[in-house]
Amino acid sequence: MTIENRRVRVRFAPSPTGPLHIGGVRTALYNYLFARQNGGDLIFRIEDTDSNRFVEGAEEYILESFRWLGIKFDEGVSFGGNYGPYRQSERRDIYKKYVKVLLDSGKAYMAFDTPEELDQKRAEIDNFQYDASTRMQMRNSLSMTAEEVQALIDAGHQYVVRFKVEPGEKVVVNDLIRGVVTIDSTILDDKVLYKSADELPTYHLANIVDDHLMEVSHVIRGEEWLPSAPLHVLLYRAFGWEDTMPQFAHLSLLLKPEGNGKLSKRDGDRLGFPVFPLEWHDPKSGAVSSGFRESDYLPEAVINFLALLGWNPGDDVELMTMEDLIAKFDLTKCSKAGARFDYKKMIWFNHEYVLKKSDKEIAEIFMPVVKSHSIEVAPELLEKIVSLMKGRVNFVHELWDASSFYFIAPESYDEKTAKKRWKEDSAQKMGELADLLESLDDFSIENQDAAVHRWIEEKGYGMGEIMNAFRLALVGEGKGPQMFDISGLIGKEETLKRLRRAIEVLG
RNA sequence: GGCGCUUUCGUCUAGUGGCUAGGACACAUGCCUCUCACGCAUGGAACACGGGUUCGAUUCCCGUAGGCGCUACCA
Repeated sequence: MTIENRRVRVRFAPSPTGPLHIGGVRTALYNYLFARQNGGDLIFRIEDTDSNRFVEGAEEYILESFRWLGIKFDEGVSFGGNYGPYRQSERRDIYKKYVKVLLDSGKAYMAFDTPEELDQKRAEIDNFQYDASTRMQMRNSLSMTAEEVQALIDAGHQYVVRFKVEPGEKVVVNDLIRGVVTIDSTILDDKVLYKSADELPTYHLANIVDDHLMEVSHVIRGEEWLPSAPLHVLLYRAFGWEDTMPQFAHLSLLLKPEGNGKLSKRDGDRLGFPVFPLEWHDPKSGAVSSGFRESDYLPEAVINFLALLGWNPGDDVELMTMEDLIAKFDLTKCSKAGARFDYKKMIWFNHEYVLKKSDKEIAEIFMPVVKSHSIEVAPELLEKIVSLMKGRVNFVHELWDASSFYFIAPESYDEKTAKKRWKEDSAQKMGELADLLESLDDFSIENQDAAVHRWIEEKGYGMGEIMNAFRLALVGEGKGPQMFDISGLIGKEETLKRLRRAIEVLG
């Protein structure tokens, strides 16, 4: 079976070491889009081969993040499948077997150097590297006799298994995004593949074995893996799996919005945006990191924004649903250079999705916010308010500040606005307006509008002076939608009450 | 330091051996208007630099500089 016609199978394989970084979310998204577009499978694998870095709750957090974002997996941890187990810590026996294959074929060897000995070597020799040029000076199964090695094992000494990299070889990685990348194997070190102490492999070995066994066809991952891709090619070759080796695609990284370096949690804290999908409570330190969900971002907006950060369909369309993205996604159109995290554009996307969603949907999200201010409101009324106000905000929670005057009468009047809009005769005119409105049996927006316009015309008043004073009385500030959209919704009784209080207070 | 990747408006990006180098965010101005927003319109704003190749390079090649990553018994 050639690589071109085999089933597309991709994976997202995080380490459960903490909250999912936004860059990881994008990597998962691209894998998802690619799998869907090609009718393939997306696998969720947990790479927990470093027991020291394991963090309680991280796995569930990651799963919950993808549920919120709408990224669905076909198999893997918590999803089932025929290639399990999908948690690497549960695959010890499998790795052991393949380590033995490498050992038996002379492609790998056992090394007994302790971490302290290695540190010492590094201190002694500048740029020390464990490779063909140094391995014979070290304590390993290549430099020692079989008897010496056996004696160490029998005495209970721990060891690691290192990959024996042959120097002087050109290793070629064919990357879907970057094209052909060639390196000289001489610069590679004899990577540790397995640790006897915890009977677990390192990333490199586990990754190759699992991708092979799980029949992964494409490895779409971050650029930080590009330097070790040649090592991975060598490993596939050592196992004799080169003919079914996955295609590689290394994604550019997400950078800070300003300054140098890759995006970090600190940037988010400093500039006021989250870098994690969900709020994260660190079990050890108790520190809380904000999440997109809790910060009121709509998942559709996060997905849309992220999809376009490092990829572009080549047309001018920016607002795309997941279905659109699946249809248009193209790995080869991913940009090669890192992308700065443009959080202002992400806010714009959120604004667009607030606009795009129906008033009913937004009202449902807004309702708990209203309730948290001890306000009871009929869903139908809230929907009307949302329809009048949602275009003015970027986030649903901002709707409260923008529209709280619908629920709560002003207690004070903005000084600047009062000075500008409340003239000496305003009290008298507002009195007339109140009387006029009181006389209306039909308090509909249309009827108020007609009656008030007629009155203004008859009296020769200015439209602005009346409406602005009216607004000050009802809202307490110089903002908000059309006046009758306010008075009509709060009703006749409340309108008159606010009008008369303003007359009393402002004089 | 070594190795690798990378470089179009402030930002995300489109694009081509010959174009007024396109779009979006942000910014500015104007319009709309009973206010504030939304919206709409308009505007300023880019091919890192130096060599080649070529009739012609932003585009192809080489170099320089900048940026990013890796360089663990972490992933």
